Amino acid sequence: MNEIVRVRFAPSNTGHLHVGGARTALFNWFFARHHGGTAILRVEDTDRERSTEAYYDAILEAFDWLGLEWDEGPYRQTERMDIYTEAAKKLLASGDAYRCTCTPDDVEEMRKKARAEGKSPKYDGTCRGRYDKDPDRPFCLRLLTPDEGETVVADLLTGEVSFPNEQLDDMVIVRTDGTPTYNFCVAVDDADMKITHVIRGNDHLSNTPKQLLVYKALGEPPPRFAHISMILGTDKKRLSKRHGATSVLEYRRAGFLPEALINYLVRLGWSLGDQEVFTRDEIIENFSIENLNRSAAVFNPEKLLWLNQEYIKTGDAGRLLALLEDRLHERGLDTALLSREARLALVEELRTRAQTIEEMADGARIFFTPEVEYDEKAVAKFLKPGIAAPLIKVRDALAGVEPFAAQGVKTAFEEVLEAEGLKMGKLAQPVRVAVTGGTVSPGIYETLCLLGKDRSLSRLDAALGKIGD
RNA sequence: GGCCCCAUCGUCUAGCGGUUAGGACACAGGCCUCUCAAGCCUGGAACGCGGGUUCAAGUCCCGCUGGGGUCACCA
Repeated sequence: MNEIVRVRFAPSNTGHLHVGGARTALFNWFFARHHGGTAILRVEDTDRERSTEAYYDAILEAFDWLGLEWDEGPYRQTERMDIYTEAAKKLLASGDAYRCTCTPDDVEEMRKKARAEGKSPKYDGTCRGRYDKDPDRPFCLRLLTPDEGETVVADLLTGEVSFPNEQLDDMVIVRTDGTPTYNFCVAVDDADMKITHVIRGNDHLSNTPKQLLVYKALGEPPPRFAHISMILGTDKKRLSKRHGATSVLEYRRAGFLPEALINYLVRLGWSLGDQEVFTRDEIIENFSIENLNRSAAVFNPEKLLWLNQEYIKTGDAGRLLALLEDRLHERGLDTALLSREARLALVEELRTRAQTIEEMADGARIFFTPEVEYDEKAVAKFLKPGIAAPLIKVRDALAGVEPFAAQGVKTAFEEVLEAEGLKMGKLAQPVRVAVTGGTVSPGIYETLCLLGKDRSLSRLDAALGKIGD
């Protein structure tokens, strides 16, 4: 590619950054990085009713978390009104746009009528050529659109798609209140920003001919387009809230790692042979529009979970610990109860047992509580009177272990097992319930060592007390 | 409904005229084992249908069916 690639991602701040939007942003960003081009963020905030500053901030925060840096922007359309006004004036002067004094109600009537006659509902062109007939009446600006012929979109993914102009309206480009409309702003902005490739969702394909007409009227060369497939829910319906978490920030909250989300989203619709796990650099190196799939993809939370654990299993322990500690602190737990060395060791134990950082926090909990909280069902099943004697022996053997490390703990267990003629399975589980309160934890030696001698012994004593009851 | 897009295991996908149709998630069974995981092994599971083109079609063409998108003075 000879030209310098310039792409943009253009969300509207009427909601959180959706995973579908994030995926589109990712494709744009990786495309730019692959070609050494420029990635631009442009927020389309012209909907005064629904846009909010809170969503604007949340979108930036989501990108910040994902680690996507934009080379230009964020631009905001509300700060670029002069540019649209200028472009509109130009089109009015050239005759490509005209004043329309029909009211929305009038237009609604036309559409109804056309529909009744079995024709496609559209504005009937009443005000075409009526320049300034009624200067006092409020007006909007419409784009003069050919009635015949066709407008073809040369799409990098889909190929040439042609739309009969007869299907197209003389669309409003400036509202009666003077504000420019979406399809107009997009084309003006993309032209003004010298965008070379527009990579966006398939739902915009039918907007493209309208925008192409604006380019033509403006006398600007259009960019190239690539309309990517959309993300669907399990029921094959467009992914929405009722399918579960849809915003990027929700995934952060749920304990996902940004690189896992990125990997999953990029792999959804893009592939490189049989490879499933990619580093950011590998994606940058290999990304291409040609390898994008044209069909819609169903969002599969389970595969995302699997990928997240893949990253948890191989991630830097210090980083994972920091993430884990934030969550433990949120739960009001004191992480200083364990040395940093022990906390790091805990991460090693938990990384193969958790699919999210949140799950890791669940597993870590018992190591940071001052007292054991017993699961009564587990107690009833494993802490029966008959186990009291072996448990006391374990307690006493453990009391003599110094240093309190895996090897010594193991030896202590083996002695008790031998003396009592017990199998490991008969002893480990009661001990586990005694010191953790439940039936699930890392290996029993590791669990005891992590807990430390003092808490292990006191918890064993507490459990023995329960058997006594 | 008009216009437009799409179509390989349940899901994500590889395949770019000749393959025992491959991988991944999930699922099932097994191994390992102090619980839960992780790991390892094994298994079931797909070319939507009908016509063409061709010596040969999952791959190319047409139709059907199915799914999705879009038809605003929202973005």
